[in-house]
Amino acid sequence: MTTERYNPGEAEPKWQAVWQDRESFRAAEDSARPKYYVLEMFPYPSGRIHMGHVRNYAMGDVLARYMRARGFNVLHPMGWDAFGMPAENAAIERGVHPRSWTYDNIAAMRRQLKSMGLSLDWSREIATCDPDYYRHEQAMFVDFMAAGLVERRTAMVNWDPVDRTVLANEQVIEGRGWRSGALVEKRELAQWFLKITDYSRELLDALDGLTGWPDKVRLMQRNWIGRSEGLRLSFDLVDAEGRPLPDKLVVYTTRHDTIFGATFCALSADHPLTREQAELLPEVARFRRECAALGTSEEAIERAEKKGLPLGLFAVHPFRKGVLLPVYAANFVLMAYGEGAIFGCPAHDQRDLDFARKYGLPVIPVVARAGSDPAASEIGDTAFLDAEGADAVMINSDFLNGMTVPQAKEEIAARAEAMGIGQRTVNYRLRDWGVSRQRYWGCPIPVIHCPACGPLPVPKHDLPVTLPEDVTFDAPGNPLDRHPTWKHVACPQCGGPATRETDTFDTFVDSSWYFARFCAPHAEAPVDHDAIRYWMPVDQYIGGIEHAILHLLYSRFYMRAMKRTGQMDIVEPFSSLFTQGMVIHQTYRNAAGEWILPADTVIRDDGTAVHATTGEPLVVGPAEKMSKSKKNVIDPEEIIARYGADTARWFMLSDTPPERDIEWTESGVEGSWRFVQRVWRLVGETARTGTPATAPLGRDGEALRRAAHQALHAVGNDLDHLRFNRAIARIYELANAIQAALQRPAEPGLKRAIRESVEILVQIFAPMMPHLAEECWRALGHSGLLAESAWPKADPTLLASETATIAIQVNGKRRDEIVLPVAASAEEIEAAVLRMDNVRRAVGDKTVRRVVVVPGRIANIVTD
RNA sequence: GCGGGCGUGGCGGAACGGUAGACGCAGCGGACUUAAAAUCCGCUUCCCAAAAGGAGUGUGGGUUCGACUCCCACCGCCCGCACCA
Repeated sequence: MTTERYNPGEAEPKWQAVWQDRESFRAAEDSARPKYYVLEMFPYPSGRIHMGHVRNYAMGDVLARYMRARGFNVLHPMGWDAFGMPAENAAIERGVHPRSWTYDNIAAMRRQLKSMGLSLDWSREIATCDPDYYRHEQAMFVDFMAAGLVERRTAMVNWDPVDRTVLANEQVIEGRGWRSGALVEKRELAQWFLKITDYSRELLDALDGLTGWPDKVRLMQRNWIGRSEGLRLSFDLVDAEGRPLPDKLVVYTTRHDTIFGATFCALSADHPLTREQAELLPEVARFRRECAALGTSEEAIERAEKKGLPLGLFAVHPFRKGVLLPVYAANFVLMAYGEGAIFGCPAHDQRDLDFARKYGLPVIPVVARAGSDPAASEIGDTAFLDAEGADAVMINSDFLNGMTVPQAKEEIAARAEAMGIGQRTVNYRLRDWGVSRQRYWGCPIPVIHCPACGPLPVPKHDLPVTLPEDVTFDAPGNPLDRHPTWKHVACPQCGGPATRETDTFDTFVDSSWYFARFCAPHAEAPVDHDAIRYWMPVDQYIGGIEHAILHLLYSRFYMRAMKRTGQMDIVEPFSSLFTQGMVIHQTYRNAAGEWILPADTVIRDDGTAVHATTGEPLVVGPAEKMSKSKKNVIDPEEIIARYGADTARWFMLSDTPPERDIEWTESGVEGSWRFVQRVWRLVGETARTGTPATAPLGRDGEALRRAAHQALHAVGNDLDHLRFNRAIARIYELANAIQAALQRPAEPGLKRAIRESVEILVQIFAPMMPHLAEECWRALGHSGLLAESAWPKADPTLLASETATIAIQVNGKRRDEIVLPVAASAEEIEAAVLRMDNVRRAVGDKTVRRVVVVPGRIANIVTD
């Protein structure tokens, strides 16, 4: 009696074709059924799928299939985040056009995704580089302009002088452009901004309602938005001779309690007053240039010493008569935060202290521990920062002396407001979103610059502004800018000669609304109201933690902007969010330090590694995120070709909780493969043995049925909470129980229970291994498709066991266990327990003081 | 510096305050086989030859009849943000 092995290479394409022919996963609005919108972050078409995609899409697909079986009307779409720099780099390096490179990649990846057997509605596929997509983006941008959500202003950016383009912060490596290697400059450039800061407060407050999001992500967004409560304080200014100046100096502070400790003021190098002084004083102009040359990278900032330059101005202390504070330009003051100016209180701020020590400025402690020796409040090299302590009190501060820090803040704020020199302010760290990129392969920003009329939106009837095809990449910079004809147009207002905006959108704009477009991807309008109303918000969004801030914050903003321009009523796009961990793998290097692919590596029994062909010894490194640079990648296509998609999916969901990093191991995949074959044998054996329609169940049959229904119940519970690894462990348990039952003499009642249990087994692993499940379902004699079947219902009477194993402790130490009916009362349990040998031995001649009984679980005997 | 998280067998990891180590991987022993692969059965936290027993969830304390779980302190690792005034 031999069973043929399960052959995924045959079965998987077969079932994929069946699902496709039957349009099993096509979604349509149906007000009679509850909807469920499950979405995984759409991929960038880099050319091939990687294991991270496999993990991400396997999780989403389990949910989609499970919820479909539960009776939900499921929307599960797929698309392509198709604009971006790699396409241009390919054009530069290989001479291919970004468009054909991108679409070739999409075709290859679509084929790979289809081989995974994902239950996607491919009729909704979108690519952001398709004019049918980005024309709506342009139309919405025009609406945003009309609604006051767009601003054009000059801003400091990272500028690569060789490639002549703006770089994102992530593209600046150790102060140099990642491609050109040129030192990156700070450059002031006119840019388009979306006014996300209009929504700072709302984006922050609404986080409280996002209870389906991980706390970690909510916290990251909260910190990113960075709300702080402080005081805007205005100083009078005098020149070196003490003559009053017309300008005021406005600073922002959250420590106005320390105003009596202020000994200087500092301005950003880009502060208007600094600029003004730079016109007059060459050393100020030089200082500004020095600051601009300094890198913007974190390391550069970390290393940078506090530097300042006196501007020859003095701020009049508002509460200390006759005290003048020297005003510096300083490299550590950021123009982008607050007012771009501070007052410095060296005693209670480390940066201010470093600065004061360097330039010999006085240090006046104004906060100290209550009752401490005044000498102890002297400041050395460390500022005293503990203002939260209840024992912190004000000193050296005139009318504030003796107050707590909060009291002092309140007093100063109130006085400053009364004097007309201060205003309590809420400040946010969040900055407006600069969306201009000097790139070809992006959505053209639909604006025309007219020398007479200024920048104007492209009239809607002229949309889309499409990218010209005939571009060259043989020179640095933006091909759109040097295209001979594309940018020359007539001004839509005066008809005179004008030029197009040659910048394109940041690709995060494209991904900020694609989930809304999926609801009606072929609609004439950007989004279809009825479809949005039915499908949105996304019920479960799944993707990497690396998007915790940018993409997820932009999308939240974008929905609000779309609401303001009448596109929709929904403001929160994702009601639940799940961030999955990375796929990691060991790394291998040879003696020369070159990285070696896992495919070229052989691991020997003792754990050491050698090169598969040369046999040279390799150094095994720790498991790290799979990356091309370290060559520790496994190609999903090869795995699917060898084991099938189900095995790959099963392995990706097993063992490791989905939010953690999962290590890809050959032996782990082999384990999943063995399980696939084991299930196939179980099903084959079950199908071959006849099953009596009715037969009395024996004790074993009862127990097996109970195990099956309990597994069914538990797996549903686990899938509801995305605990895929636990669901899989329970499926293994059930398979083990069935296999044990098959070993027993085949009594008719047991056969009946096995049959029922195997069917449940197949149904509960179907979301994870859909092809194998269909094949098993057919083998068991069913004609319908599991992909279109309802989730089985657990028999509630089987969920509770009849007997329970009760652990027995004496003074908290486990001594024995006893099996009793679940219904046994505490008194019965106590009586039974006290009679047991192990208990009597452990108790000895001590007196039993108390017996704690938790029926069905445990009994604890407490002696003296 | 600020904020957050995590420490459980050889490994990945289970465990409503109630039998710590489910399930998987690796390992060991056995069966089947001429043999290998595949498969099946059993064992597998540590100490003690076994049993009985003891120890055990980073360390030290606490709460509790009972703590991986709750509280306090410490140690270690990881992540996010970062001259944000």
